[in-house]
Amino acid sequence: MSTEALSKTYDPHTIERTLYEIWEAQGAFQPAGDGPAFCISIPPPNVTGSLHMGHAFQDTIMDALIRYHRMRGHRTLWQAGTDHAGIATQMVVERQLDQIGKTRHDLGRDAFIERVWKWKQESGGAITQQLRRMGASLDWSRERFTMDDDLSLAVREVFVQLYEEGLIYRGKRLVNWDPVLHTALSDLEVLSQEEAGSLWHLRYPLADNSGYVVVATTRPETMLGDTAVAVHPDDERYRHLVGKQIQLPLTDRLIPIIADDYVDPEFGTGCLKITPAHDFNDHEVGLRHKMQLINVLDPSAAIDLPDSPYHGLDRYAARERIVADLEVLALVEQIDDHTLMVPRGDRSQAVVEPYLTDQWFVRAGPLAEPAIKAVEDGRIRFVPENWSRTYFEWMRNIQDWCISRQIWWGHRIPAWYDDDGNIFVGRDADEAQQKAFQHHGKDVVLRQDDDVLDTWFSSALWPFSTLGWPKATQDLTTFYPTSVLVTGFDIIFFWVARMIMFGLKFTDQVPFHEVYVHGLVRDADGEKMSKSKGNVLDPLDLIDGIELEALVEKRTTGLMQPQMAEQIAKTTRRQFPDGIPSFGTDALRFTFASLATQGRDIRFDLGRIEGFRNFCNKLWNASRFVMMNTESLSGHPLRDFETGPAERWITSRLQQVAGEISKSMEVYRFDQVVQTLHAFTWDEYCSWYLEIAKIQLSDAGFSDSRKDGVRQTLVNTLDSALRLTHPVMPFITEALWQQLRSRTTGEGDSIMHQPYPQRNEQLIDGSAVEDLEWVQAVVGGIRNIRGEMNIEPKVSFPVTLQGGDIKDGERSEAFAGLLIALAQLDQVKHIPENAQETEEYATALVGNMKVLVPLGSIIDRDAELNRLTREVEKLAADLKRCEDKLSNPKFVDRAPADVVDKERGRAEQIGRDLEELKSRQQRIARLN
RNA sequence: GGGUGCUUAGCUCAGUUGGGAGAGCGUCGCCCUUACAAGGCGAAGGUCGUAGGUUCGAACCCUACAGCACCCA
Repeated sequence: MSTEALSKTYDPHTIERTLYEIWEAQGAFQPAGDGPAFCISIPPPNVTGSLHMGHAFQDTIMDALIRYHRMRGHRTLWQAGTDHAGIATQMVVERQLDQIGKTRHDLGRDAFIERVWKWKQESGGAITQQLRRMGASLDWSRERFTMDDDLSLAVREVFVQLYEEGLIYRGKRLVNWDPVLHTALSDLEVLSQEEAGSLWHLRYPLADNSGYVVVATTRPETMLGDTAVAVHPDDERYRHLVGKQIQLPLTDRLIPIIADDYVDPEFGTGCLKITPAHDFNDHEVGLRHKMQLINVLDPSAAIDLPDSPYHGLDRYAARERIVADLEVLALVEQIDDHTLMVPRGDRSQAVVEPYLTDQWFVRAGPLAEPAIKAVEDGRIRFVPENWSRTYFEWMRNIQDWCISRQIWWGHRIPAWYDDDGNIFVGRDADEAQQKAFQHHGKDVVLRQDDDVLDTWFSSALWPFSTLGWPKATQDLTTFYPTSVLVTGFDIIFFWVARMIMFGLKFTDQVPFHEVYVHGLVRDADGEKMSKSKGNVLDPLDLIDGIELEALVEKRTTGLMQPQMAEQIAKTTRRQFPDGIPSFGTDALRFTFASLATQGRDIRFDLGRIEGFRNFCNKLWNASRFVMMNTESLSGHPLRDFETGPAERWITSRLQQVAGEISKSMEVYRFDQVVQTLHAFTWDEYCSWYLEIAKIQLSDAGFSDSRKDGVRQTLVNTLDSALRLTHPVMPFITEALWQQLRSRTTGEGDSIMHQPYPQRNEQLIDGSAVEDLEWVQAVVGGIRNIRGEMNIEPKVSFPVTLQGGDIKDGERSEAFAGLLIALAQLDQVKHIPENAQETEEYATALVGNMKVLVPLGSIIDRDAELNRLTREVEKLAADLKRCEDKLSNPKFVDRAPADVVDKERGRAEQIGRDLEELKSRQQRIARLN
């Protein structure tokens, strides 16, 4: 391709889409080569979901790792797939049915499930398309879905084995019940948040008519199921009442007053009504005191007491009636405002009820033990390490896991019942039938359990089920255990812990060696992004840009609370007065990488992404410059070429940078990777080497072969920088590399499979590095004077370099041309330390050498005096700190010798500089 | 109530065996210099939450306190 192919300004859209299609069509994402395996399983996104900032962030990290290892020559697999999201998906399809006035019951189970599959086929792939827009190099040819046949087989296998070992059981237990969705939920699917409520103080009359006790409750309607009143055993106020009976109001039951130290005497009145069937803590108390469980609610959380006047009333209507009736009886002593933790289902948002039902559970204790050990002994490592404490905390207090859900979409529980209620668990109906035959000695009619399994049950098998387990596949041998799991801390319990438990149980191996835990993406104000707050950012809007009106529209439609719309619109207009400009995928990814620090909150600020979009533009234009100036190398790249100090310097720096980046990559410090890349590319390659190259290429004194060396160095350094950057910014680096490749000696079609630059010690030339640092220091000193004096860039002046050591003299001569061009001088000369000065100068110091700019007519004496005074003050303060240290005998005696030496050296240098600047200061002061 | 973190420049954040406080963005000054004004050059800006302690030496280790966040009950 010709140079004209690079437009003047970087435009991400013209490059991104086509490149991804080419990569995918080439099969570039499939594992290749015979290097060591590197594998990541994608945390399967919800099939109903669309890409949000958390995904985009996480996928950037995984893709950077994957691309890095692929370029390192590893046999690299990023396993693709989605999960079936039982409740969420069922809700999506039920909502569709609702629009045509139907329910899933109208269709029946089989037709409904068929409809879900149809929906999945048509709309379920949205997020996988969005992942492609992110540049994610997932191996789509191995895409899996948790409801696939082979993954379902794995689920049944696990269920049967656990059941046979007694690690899965069925029992009537108090569970979190969603009264809207009519299903049990696991603890983790229930989110408790503070809400405003009331604390009712109710009088419970003693049965002997000797008075009453006052109980405080947040849920008066559950009183119908009360089976006791509890007080703390040490509570003097009530001790005499323990053992007495209470006439429970509105019922004809007598309940006892008991003592239990669960009661907090400080809370409310210190008297607690106990409702064992409708509260987890009360349930415990009930068990301790062997109480009866009285269920007063039906599955929709309406009162279910056929003989009661409240029968059929919803829980909240019942609450009002009951309180009203108690008031009539003068049994309500007071009602206080009270904030309480209200548990809601994470899908339906309905207030969840503790409810007694038959459910399936995983006995977690025995599984947790080896899972704890695997982290303790380092077979699995958390990064940052601290998260292991969260993991341990949860695992050591682990509760049995309720895995049955009363919905239709999901893996149906492989358990069958006969008419006597016997349970037969098998991998399929035949196996269950056989077991029933063995039990009964004849064929009997069996009915499969109606429930399905928690989606997380199948997700827990993900790292090995996607690779073929329970079959002993080649993939399993090659890629399992996987290398690293990349995930947010919010699902350590949901997912990470369970994968470790199941992985160890069924493969005898850890599912992954490392767990990289990243933070949660928040908005610029640090608020969690949520649809209801209207502060979500769509990664694709950052990539493509979006008009303000469209953004407002997007944020305010489909709100759970429509009254929020106005406020959301207002904030959006304030935060994004011009909408969101298009930044492109690469800038977004670079931004995410820069935010991947060890913290747990990540604030997404538009300023960051804009800065990195500019960086893309910088890289783009630097490449344009290189292309324009290296036409002669096209098709004829040089293997051997002549170099000068500048070439050897930038080459040395590249080695050092490659080393730093690899180091950062290995410890998941993507912020450092990005920082290093940014600084090298912009500050060293663009700001210094490119400028030096310009000078050298237009220098008549440079031989053609030296100029070719400069050109090849421009190309090679850019080539390496692109390769170093590729894991984070795949598109722009590929596009530019394609332009550059005819000028490089590399082979291959795509930057994706180029070797990742490794630090090469042989290419580090220490003296060239020192030379160029010297040039930078001298130019810096002159530019500082120029800037502080407000001298126009066009105005040139002569500079005198004085004194220093032999090297300073040599460098002054060797780099005079560079100094003149870089600092816009008309001449530069070096004079000995003792040479007589004929005029006054503005001064900068480089080591022991003086950089002298004649005051002449261009320099403002007062300004120079001010500048020197500031400098002198700073140095004097530094010197004082140094000398204080050195005059402290304890420091000199006890600090390590090298630290003391270093400090002495510093003191000497600062002292010399200070002397020099002071004398300059005095001389200039005398001029006025 | 139990647990885990956080507090460093105006903003967002780095700071890895305790030894001269950094980056990006923003701000200020000068410049449309043929790679890039999405740019170039230069500069300013910090009692490292507070108070103690350990140490020759603390942003870093210890203790207490204040404020903030999250998780669990």
